[in-house]
Amino acid sequence: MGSARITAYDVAKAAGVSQPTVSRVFSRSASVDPAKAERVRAVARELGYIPNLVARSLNSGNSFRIGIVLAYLKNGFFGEALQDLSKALNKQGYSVTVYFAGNSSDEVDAIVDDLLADQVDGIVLASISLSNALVSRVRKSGIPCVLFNRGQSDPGTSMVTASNFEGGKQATEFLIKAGHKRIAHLAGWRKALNGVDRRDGFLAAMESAGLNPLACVDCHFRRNVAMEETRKLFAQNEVPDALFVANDHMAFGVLEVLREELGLRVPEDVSVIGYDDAPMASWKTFDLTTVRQPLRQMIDATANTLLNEITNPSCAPEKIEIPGELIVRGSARIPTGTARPKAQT
Amino acid sequence: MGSARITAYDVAKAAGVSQPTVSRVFSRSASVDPAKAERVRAVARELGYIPNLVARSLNSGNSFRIGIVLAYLKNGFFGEALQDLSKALNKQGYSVTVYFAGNSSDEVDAIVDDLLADQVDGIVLASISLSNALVSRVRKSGIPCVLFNRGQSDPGTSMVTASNFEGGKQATEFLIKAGHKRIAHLAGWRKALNGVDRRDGFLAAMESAGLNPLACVDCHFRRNVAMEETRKLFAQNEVPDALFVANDHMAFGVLEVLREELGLRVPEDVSVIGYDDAPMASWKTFDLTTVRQPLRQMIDATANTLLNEITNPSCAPEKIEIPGELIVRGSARIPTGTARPKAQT
DNA sequence: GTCGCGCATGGGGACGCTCCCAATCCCTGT
DNA sequence: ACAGGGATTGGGAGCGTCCCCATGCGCGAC
Repeated sequence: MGSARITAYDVAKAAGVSQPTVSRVFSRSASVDPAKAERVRAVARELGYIPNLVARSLNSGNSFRIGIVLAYLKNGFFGEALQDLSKALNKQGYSVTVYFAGNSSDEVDAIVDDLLADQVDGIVLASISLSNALVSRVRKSGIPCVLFNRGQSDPGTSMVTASNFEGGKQATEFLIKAGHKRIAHLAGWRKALNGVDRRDGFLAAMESAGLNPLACVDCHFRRNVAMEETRKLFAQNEVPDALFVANDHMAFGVLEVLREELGLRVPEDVSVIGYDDAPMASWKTFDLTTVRQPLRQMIDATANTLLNEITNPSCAPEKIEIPGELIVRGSARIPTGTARPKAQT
Repeated sequence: MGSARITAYDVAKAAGVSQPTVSRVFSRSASVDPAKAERVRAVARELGYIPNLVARSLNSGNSFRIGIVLAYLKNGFFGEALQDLSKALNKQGYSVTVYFAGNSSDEVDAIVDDLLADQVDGIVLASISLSNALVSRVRKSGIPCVLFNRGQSDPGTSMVTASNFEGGKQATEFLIKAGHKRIAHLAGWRKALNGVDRRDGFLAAMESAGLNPLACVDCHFRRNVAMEETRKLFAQNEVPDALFVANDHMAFGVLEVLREELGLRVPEDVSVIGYDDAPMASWKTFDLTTVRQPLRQMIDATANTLLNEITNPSCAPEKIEIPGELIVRGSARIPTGTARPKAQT
């Protein structure tokens, strides 16, 4: 019942005005006599009229929809990011459609086709593991696009990341200041710029302290791989006394191996520092010292950059780095002289 | 550059056919001479033509978009659900747009307006905490809608849930069989049917075993509330020896309080059972015995039900319950005679 | 050989809206 | 009182696609 949608024409008829006038009332594109506008609005409310965004899109060329391409949502970090991004963009009148990309090149092509068919006004590429092929195909499409938390050395595309190099350096310096000498890094993924930057920050800090990394292994940002590498590290002659792990998700697994399997105490036997400040990091179970990714600011920067590119297509791509912050909790030994801040949530 | 999108008309001109013929080739709506169709496809590929879904929507009245309304994505369970649902619907040619609802009634109205404006073909209401006002407003809109994992006693709306009553009963019986007598339930939310059903399953199992619940408190599905209630329970004279917690997210918090704050051993001092089988439940850190929500099947049922309602608007609403399964791990004492299965992941 | 049936095709008209433009109206200044 | 100008309004033409319908063509059957 009532399946017949009310159109602007119906409202116009009922309000005794022309259809374009109704359109003007709802799109504020031009001036309308205030009294008449109010009458139109009243009639529209009564009839339950809501402008049809599809028709508006077709006509105006703007769909007011943003596509966000993800690979996984299990990480938690991306779930939160999606939620915040959606809210930020909704506030500007855009809705967010999700696209999940696998890694096969067929899928990549299909996703770009979907994005084009859906006429999205802008694209956020949000998962680290998205293939580079996707980035270049998206770019070729000419649709404004921002890489979120997913660096790539493509100079033509805007991107927003945390200051990963600085963050890695900061975490490592914290470990060094606490007196650790045998420090290892469980790295992210050598093909993802944010993993690489964190690693480089680690290496730089080690070098300027005159220390040799005990190890520095690629873990693909995968929990299971990080756990396995941890086992290997502690099966060797010289075992680490501190680990810098490239994200929290892996760090949780590392903590599990250290405590449950190897019976080590954290931080007495081994210090652990993660990266992200995922919600779980503050749980007492983990109490993980970590580098916070300032999600809210990254989201805001992403939304602003994207909207800016949409509004102003000729503007140059931006590379934005948002500085992080070391959140000191209980999983890493605290350098003497550093006041441990009160519990940070 | 190249910002001028290719249209069916361009393809038609280049291929020497009429525009409707191009349309027919891409919508397979009617027969086209195979040779000609192939030529059209070749030209289209060369020109980079992709049918404009917006125009198709306007014309056909179907947007081929589904709206999914969520409250939170931090839980993890919903993130996974969103991902699976999106993939399932994409396979049928639908894309998924997300809408985040707060609880204020203004927001609810705004979301329904957005859904209507966007002309979504169907709606999935996916978060437990969505207000009932939203459900009834969506229903009034006449757009096909399925409640996912979020029961409500609205007979007019389809819903897909786990067999929450059975699950609650099963978990409780497991505790009883293990010899527990002082069993408490940290319940979900009294306004959400799946929380209520789990609770009722708990109560039914207790009653038929002739036991009185030590406690049964509403925790709103919130981790912090569950933690606080746990502290209160163990501050009393008679303390529980087993807890059935209405979801895993809360159970993780409960475990934390028991181990870290109260210094209790699990399951030696207290058994804990959760609900959901969230990915983290299998981590050795938690090793949580829990009732699995068969996500994949629930998603499939949701997608099928929704698509069925879209295709066939007059069909009766369906209430689908997917049976769960108790996943036995280490957080609850195991009844003698029950072989503990090998580690389940 | 002619008639007829059926598939393939193009023309024209929506879908609901926005934009451009011309027409109208009222108000002000002289 | 009249001309001029600004604000307001309606008409009409699309936006890119799919659907209805009429036409045309080929082939089989009588």
